[in-house]
Amino acid sequence: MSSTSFTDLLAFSGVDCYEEDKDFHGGIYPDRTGSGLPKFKMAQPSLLPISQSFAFSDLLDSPLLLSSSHSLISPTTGAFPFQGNHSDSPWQLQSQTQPSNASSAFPDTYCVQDLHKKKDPVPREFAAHSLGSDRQVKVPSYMVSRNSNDGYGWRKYGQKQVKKSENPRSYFKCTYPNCVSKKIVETASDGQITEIIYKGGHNHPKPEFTKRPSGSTSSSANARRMFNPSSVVSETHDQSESSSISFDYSDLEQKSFESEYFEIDEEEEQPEIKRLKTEGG
DNA sequence: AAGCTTTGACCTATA
DNA sequence: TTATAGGTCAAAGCT
Repeated sequence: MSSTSFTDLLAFSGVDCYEEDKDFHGGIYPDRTGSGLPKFKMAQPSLLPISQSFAFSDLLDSPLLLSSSHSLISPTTGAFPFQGNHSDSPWQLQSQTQPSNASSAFPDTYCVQDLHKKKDPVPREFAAHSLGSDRQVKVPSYMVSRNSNDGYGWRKYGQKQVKKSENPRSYFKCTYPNCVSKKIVETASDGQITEIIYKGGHNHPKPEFTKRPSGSTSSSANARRMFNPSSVVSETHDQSESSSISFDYSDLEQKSFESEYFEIDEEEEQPEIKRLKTEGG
């Protein structure tokens, strides 16, 4: 099975679209920088090409998904407003904080759970932890690349067995110079990724083919290829993996995603999709 | 040789 | 103030 997955996009998109030092222009983002209460950045999603006919799969592929989902999600219903048939979707968005004031107009935590799964993919401890702690978007792990390869270079700098989870956490830093982006990957004993938490945004474009990982097709382009909804279908039947991806928006960065998102190599896209469907099946 | 993972120790935040 | 847990550092070893 390919190491690339739809989730490459998520990982990629969630943190790749914002620039650390820029004020947001796309929504209200909580930013925890020392104070007990989340600090929010005010912004306007002017650059986000949200379509009314936004398909969920599009969303998944889009850098908008996570970075701008704050703007798209109803803080009261937790629904994807762009997805009218979300009730038929295997997805459910959960807002885990209630907007009590202007500074919390958006929930601290977003949770997208895979309703196809009978068991709760997200440990309750984690959900509790997430609440008011990190702004996270959790998506089923079948959206997570098997090797967590989201197109960026990551270097593991630590591993820890945490109490709140029976699975060890691995800590990764982006290898790009001066990039402070980090991610925490929780892996089950059988090697399945049960949770990914992204912290901080990349202050650089995703590396483009300069180092194609051997034995893996993962790359930003590959990630973008996953865009095809058909890939979602094939992927959504994979329940061998579990759980979630979480994004910490405290440090997201706004990037010109057009340069990333609109340069899909169509020549490669189709074969890749075929391959993914084959491998996925 | 460079870059990566591993792993115990250390640091910091929180209750 | 102290104990605990989570996160990070950095040396050693590996590829």
